[in-house]
Amino acid sequence: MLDRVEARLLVVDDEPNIRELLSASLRLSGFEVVTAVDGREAMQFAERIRPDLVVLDVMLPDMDGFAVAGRLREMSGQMPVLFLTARDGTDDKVAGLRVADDYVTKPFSLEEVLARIRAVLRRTRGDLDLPARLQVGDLELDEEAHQVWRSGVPVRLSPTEFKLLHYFMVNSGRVLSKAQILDHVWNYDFGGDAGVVESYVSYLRRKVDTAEPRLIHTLRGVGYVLRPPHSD
Amino acid sequence: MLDRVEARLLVVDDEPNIRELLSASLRLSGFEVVTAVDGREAMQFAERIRPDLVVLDVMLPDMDGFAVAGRLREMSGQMPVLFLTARDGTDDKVAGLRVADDYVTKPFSLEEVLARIRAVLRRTRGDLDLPARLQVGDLELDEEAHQVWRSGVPVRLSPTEFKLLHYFMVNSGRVLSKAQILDHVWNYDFGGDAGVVESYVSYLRRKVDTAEPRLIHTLRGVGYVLRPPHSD
DNA sequence: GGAAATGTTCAGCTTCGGCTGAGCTTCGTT
DNA sequence: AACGAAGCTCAGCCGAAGCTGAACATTTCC
Repeated sequence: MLDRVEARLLVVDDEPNIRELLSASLRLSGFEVVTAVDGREAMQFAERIRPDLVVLDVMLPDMDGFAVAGRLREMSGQMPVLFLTARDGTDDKVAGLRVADDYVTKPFSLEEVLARIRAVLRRTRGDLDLPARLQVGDLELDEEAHQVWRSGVPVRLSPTEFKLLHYFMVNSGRVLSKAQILDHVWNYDFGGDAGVVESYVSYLRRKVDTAEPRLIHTLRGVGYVLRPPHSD
Repeated sequence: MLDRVEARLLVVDDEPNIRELLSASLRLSGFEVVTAVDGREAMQFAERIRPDLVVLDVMLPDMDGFAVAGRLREMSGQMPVLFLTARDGTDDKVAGLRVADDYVTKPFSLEEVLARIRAVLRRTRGDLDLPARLQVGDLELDEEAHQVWRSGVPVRLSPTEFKLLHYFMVNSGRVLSKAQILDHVWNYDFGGDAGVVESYVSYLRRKVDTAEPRLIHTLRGVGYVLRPPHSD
């Protein structure tokens, strides 16, 4: 996951915090990232670096995100775009963009953004390096179908449970601290403490990790790991 | 580990004790270190020396560590940052920055800081001089998985045992005094005496060094060494 | 608008790791 | 061989970390 450049991304947002948050964590996930603060810069950089995908805030100081998307597409046939929008659905333009590509509402969780980016790249590049189906031990997770099996038996998970398990599976074999989990799986504006992670790990265990050998391990004082059965 | 400049670091903290502690021990570990006391100086020096990584206290007298990080990145595309933060998670700014790169909470142990610095450099430079998996004799330690094997058999270690073994392995073949071990493996505010080191060496031996040939040796009146089997 | 599902907090309980101190062993010196 | 210093190990205490059930809040979906 980390050692390879998965794709080149252009991140466009005028809020520095969001820009930093996205660019840093996308880099950590192996993407090459360039950032722009407004539409003008976005066009400039896009021309220069020819990104595989653009992450684009709908509200920009100088021009409308849709206008930017339009001009990006004029420039290069079909440039995939992932829009970032405010949560309140009052904006009627949002209806239109539902169709266009894909979008994520603010405040988002990093897991959400990463999942969408991978989905878009999978579609537009037929990229099989980014498999839609994850497997660890006898646990299987299908991103597109949004479904999980343990030993072939389907398991019903709530959205948060699903995101948490997904995060575990993408990082299987790697220790994840509660803070790290909180930062990736929960929305970036979540104010609560890490206790909620404990709760959800508990739920997850109950639903997918009741049988031996156990896959989710607690490392006291460190965090959690999802470990495939043979390697422990 | 010692004979080569691993990387150039900029350490930014207004507390002289922390600054000295870090810069001295980072130099001993082979890094080239420049220090700054506030954000203004940090920007100045960063421009001049182009560090490979910045160790940055979140609370600075003149500006927010976050702001400094932002301006550092503006200056040089992607400048990796390791944040130092206070333990209490009540600071709401922390929520955002946790994600950004990596962070260590005060009071830290030097082992912790060094491990994080190496991890960040490994990621950002694809640096394979700094392997994630250590090996001495038939002892293996995986930092990411936070796991240890002896002769291929997994061993469960507590966090402190793990840090101690890690310190031994990074310094294998080198004699380490109890004071040195205390300074590196325990938090800098630890008040206790060196007896605790004896205890933990004892625990470690029981868990990973029961079989011949023994790897952990006592040098009476001097300290301990982890020595690979052939070279003694 | 109401029911069901999901998300979050909290408190009681359990488990585990960190540390200490005491008693014992080993080592080196005379 | 005898002594003291250094090191080893163990039992036990304490507090921190983690688990889970239940209460409460919020959202979603009919």
